Parts: sequence; structure tokens; C-alpha cells
Amino acid sequence: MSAVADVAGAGAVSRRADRAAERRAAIVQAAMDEFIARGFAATRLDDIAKRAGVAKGTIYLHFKDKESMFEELIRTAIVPFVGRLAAPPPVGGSVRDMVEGLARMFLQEIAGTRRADLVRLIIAEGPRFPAIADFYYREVVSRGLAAMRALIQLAVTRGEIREPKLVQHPQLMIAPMMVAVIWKSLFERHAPLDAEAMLQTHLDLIFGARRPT
Amino acid sequence: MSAVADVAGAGAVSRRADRAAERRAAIVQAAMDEFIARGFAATRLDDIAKRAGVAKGTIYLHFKDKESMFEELIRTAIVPFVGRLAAPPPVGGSVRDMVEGLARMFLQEIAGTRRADLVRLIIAEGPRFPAIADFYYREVVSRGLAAMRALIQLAVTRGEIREPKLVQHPQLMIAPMMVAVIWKSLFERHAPLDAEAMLQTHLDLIFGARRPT
DNA sequence: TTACAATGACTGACTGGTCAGTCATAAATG
DNA sequence: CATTTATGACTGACCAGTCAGTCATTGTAA
Repeated sequence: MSAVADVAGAGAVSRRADRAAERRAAIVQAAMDEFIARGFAATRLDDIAKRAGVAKGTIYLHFKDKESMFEELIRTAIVPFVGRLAAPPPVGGSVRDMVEGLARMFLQEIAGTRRADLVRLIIAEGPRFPAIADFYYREVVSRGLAAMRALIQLAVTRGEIREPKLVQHPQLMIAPMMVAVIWKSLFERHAPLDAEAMLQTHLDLIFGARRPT
Repeated sequence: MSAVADVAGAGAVSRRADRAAERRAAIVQAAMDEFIARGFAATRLDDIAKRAGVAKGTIYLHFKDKESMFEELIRTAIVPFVGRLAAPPPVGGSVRDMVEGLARMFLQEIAGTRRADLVRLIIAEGPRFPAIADFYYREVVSRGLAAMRALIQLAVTRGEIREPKLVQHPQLMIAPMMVAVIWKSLFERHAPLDAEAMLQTHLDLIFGARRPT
């Protein structure tokens, strides 16, 4: 329902499919908010329905039950990032610049947003939803690490990184990002974290401090 | 009363107080297991009682309610480590050796055990139990980071570490440990992580690769 | 030492409330 | 009108927390 509006009843408004899609989106959004705020078990479908502006029964027109809704939700939220990971690697300048670009994007798009809580949610509920942990590992973690490993390999070959063992432990490259995400979720109000600065220090450790131009 | 007591009865019988203490311990243990396995909301007090070999009512003789039981539990489990952190720093050889010793201990005592799941539990429930997040930050995180910062400062002074900015970001020292803990909880069965080897690589990055003797 | 009384730790059936999932009914659509 | 979509009152299961009653232990008196 938008734009043109309507003189009489419903204007050129909603084809059924559109309307259904809208509602589904509203449910997904509401469910996400509730699950992030309360975790799986403590979230009430009544609350999701209310927040989505929909009756509870409607939820069951789109999802089989609470559990599969949760799983599908997480999946849906993750997919966009799989795209990014697989995106054409900007093979421009130094590997450091590439890594820095990726890390910056991660900090801005994830650590600084509600998505950080999504990561926390996966950590929290993963063990009770093996399907989610599996999916997350397969689609995000293993791909991300593989990509990172390739970058490290390239940097080692080029002489940008001295420590060849780093190829075996791409997790070390990611670790500060994980810490940033968790920190933001749990401790930000106790002690704000300057993730950007931390990232620079981390990169200096790995690539060697930048020469002052 | 006890001590000399009885050849016939039960060996080290139990005074009421002893028995009560035993039961409390059983409840704490059982509750820990259940909370770790299911999270706060999904854990049933009936299950805790059954696992502890106790009636549900008994739980309420020791704890006010589910929530305060949970909080007290976490606190109790954390305290021992506060002791360790405050333990006399083994000011022996190089800073690297000290850090390595601490990290090894962490990996063995935490990452390799059920305690790893406790850390995960805190990450998971922290936002819904600010009291716990606060306590954890105050007693563990801030102290641990302060200690780590002091070590880094020392190493920088001694010339063991080149990157002085690291003093500002002691989290970087800890990050791989956090990743190890989370990895063990979520992905160990997908791809086992050699945390020890990763640690060595990490230390090499920070302190410089070891010269082959 | 033995018998009896007092204590309070322990029990588990019960209550009140909550919530996932259902389905008869109603609205919207074409 | 027929069909699809949406509603929300309802049901039954589940569960935190209670409390009247039980009984082993401890204290006291004969």
C-alpha cells in the first residue's frame, strides 16, 4: 500500500502475493528482534505476532512451528553475507589493504549493528540447534576461513607477512573481530571499545608496523 | 556426634549440617549441568531436582528462586578464577614465558573442559542478566585485562615486544583464547582446533618468531 | 542408657499462570 | 459465489513456586 493510494477501496495496492510477502517480512523482522532480545526459549509467539501487527495464527501460515521458524530465520539472515564473502575479491593493492577493507566492513556492518547480537545468538543457541551450527559453519565459518587463508598465503608469498605458520591459523586473523562483537554485546557500557584502533594494532602486529610516509 | 561414632552405622555419617551441605553441592552441580546444556529459560527445576537426587522443594530451601539460583551459581563458579588471577605472578623468565604459561593454563583448565561452556553460557545469557555481566566484567574481565596490560607494558620496556600500541589493546592478547573457547563449543566436531599450535603462532606474531636454538 | 519430645530438613502433590499450536469463523479477493 | 487468507479464542501441556505433612536427627529427662 503505497504511493498512489486509493480513492475508493484498495487502490492498485496489493496483489495477494505482495501482501503475503510483506507480512512474512514483518514477521521475520519482529521475530528477529524478539529472539535477539530474549533468546529462543523465552520468546513468545504472541509477542512476535503483536510486534508484526499480525494474528498469531498468521505466523503458522508461513512457518511450521517455532523451532523451524527460528532456524529458517537465522539462515535467512546469514545468506546475504555469504554473498559478500564470495564477492569478487578486490585484488587491488596490498593484502593488508584488502584485509583492512574486509575487517572495516565487518566492523561497520556487523559489530556496530544489531547483527552483532545475531552472532551472539548463534553462539548462544548453537549447541541446542545443531542444524544452525552446522549451517553457520558450512556457509560462513569455513568459507570465511578459506578465503582468509588464501589471502594470508598470498601475503606470505609476496613477503608482506613474515610468519608462514599464520597460514595454518587463519582464525588468528579473525579473532579480534570476534572479540569486538562479543565486547559490544556485553561490556560496551562498562568500557567502550575502540575496535578500529584495535584493528590497526592487530594489523601492525601481523604485517609489521606501517612506515610513516 | 560424629567422629568416633559408630562402627556399625554409616561410616562417616552425616550430621544434619554436613548432609545439607552435600545436598546443596549436589544441587549446584546438577543445576550447572542443566543450565549449560539447556540455557536458563529452557532448564526445568524438576530436572535439576531429579539429577541432584532431591525433591523440588529442597531446592527452595537453598535458593530463593530460579533466577537468583542461576546468578549465584555463575558467581560461585567464577570465584575460583579470581583467585588464580590474583595469584603471585611467577616473575621468572621472559614475559613471553609468563604469558605462555598463563595461556596454557587457560587452555587446559577452561578451553579443554566443561568450563568452556560456562563461558559460552555467560556470553549467551549476559544481556538478560546484567547482574552477571557486571560481575563478570568487574571480577574477571577488567582484572584480567589489567594484569595483561601490565605484562605487556613490562615486555615493551624490556624490548620483548616492539609494538607499543599493544598496551592499549590487551584484548588482542586474549582474543585467540576466546576464539578457542567458542570454537570448542560450536565447531569442534566439524574441524578440531589445535589451540596449542595456534597459541604458539600468536605468540610468535607478538614477540617475534623464536630463534631456532 | 532408654524413652520421649522437639526440631527442621525434606518431600511431592498441588496451584495458578503461561504459552505453543489449533481450528471454527470471518474477511478479502477474483 | 467460491476460494484463499487471516483471525483470535480456545485447549492441553507444561512448569515455577508453595505448603501441609513426614520422619530422621538431636536434645532432654527419667
